[in-house]
Amino acid sequence: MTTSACPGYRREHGPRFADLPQVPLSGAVDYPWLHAPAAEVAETARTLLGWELAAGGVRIRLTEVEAYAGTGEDPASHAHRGPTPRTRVMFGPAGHAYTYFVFGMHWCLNIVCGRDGEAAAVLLRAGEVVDGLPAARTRRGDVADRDLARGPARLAVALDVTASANGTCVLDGSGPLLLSPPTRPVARAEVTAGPRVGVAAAHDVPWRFWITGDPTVSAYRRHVPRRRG
DNA sequence: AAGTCGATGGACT
DNA sequence: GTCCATCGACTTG
Repeated sequence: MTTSACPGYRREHGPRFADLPQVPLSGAVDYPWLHAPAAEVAETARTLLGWELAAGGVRIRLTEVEAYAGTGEDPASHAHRGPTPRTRVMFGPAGHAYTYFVFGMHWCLNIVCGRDGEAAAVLLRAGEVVDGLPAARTRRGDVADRDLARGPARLAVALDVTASANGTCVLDGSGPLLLSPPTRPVARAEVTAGPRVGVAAAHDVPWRFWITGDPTVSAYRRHVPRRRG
């Protein structure tokens, strides 16, 4: 069959799918919910919690994500005003990485969602390193394990994700990233939703999701310890 | 422990 | 020229 994990997608400079090595896949590598309409991107984000992402010899379990909808629907989305050279891949098919440089020093990693032409995406905000701890430490320095991928820019560093990952597929192993189903699934009851970070508009819509109580989450900590240790 | 603020560069109007 | 989906060093208590 001609089915690719990344239908409709072709990199301008890179191997064609037909040229890629045949990877024996132990099961389907596309996930229909990634292609859900942009209007349902919040549910897609929630679903990604607990899923694992491997890159650069490190594998993380996603613990915190944020949903962004597309053109005209979400003022906080890079795609809000339509496609630009930077946001081009957001308008492509789901299952690809959208990386961008921010604040002059940080990279952030998103997974493109929605139907082709819709610019929905999920920002990966935090994860727990479940494999490749030494490699993660090499990149992140001598920090606590829970801090290795806590925060979107730290997550990108831990996985060695920068510009070169932009537009690559995260489903079929053709790029540096590979998404895989949860080793330990996350029940709905374990998930908390709240406002997105740094987003003033649409503050009423809780499009940030995290695993409740997980130490790797960069969640607001409204309740602080009452006493010093 | 929690708040403040500077660094630093590209996209977009 | 302005805006940023940030981080971490520094300050204060």
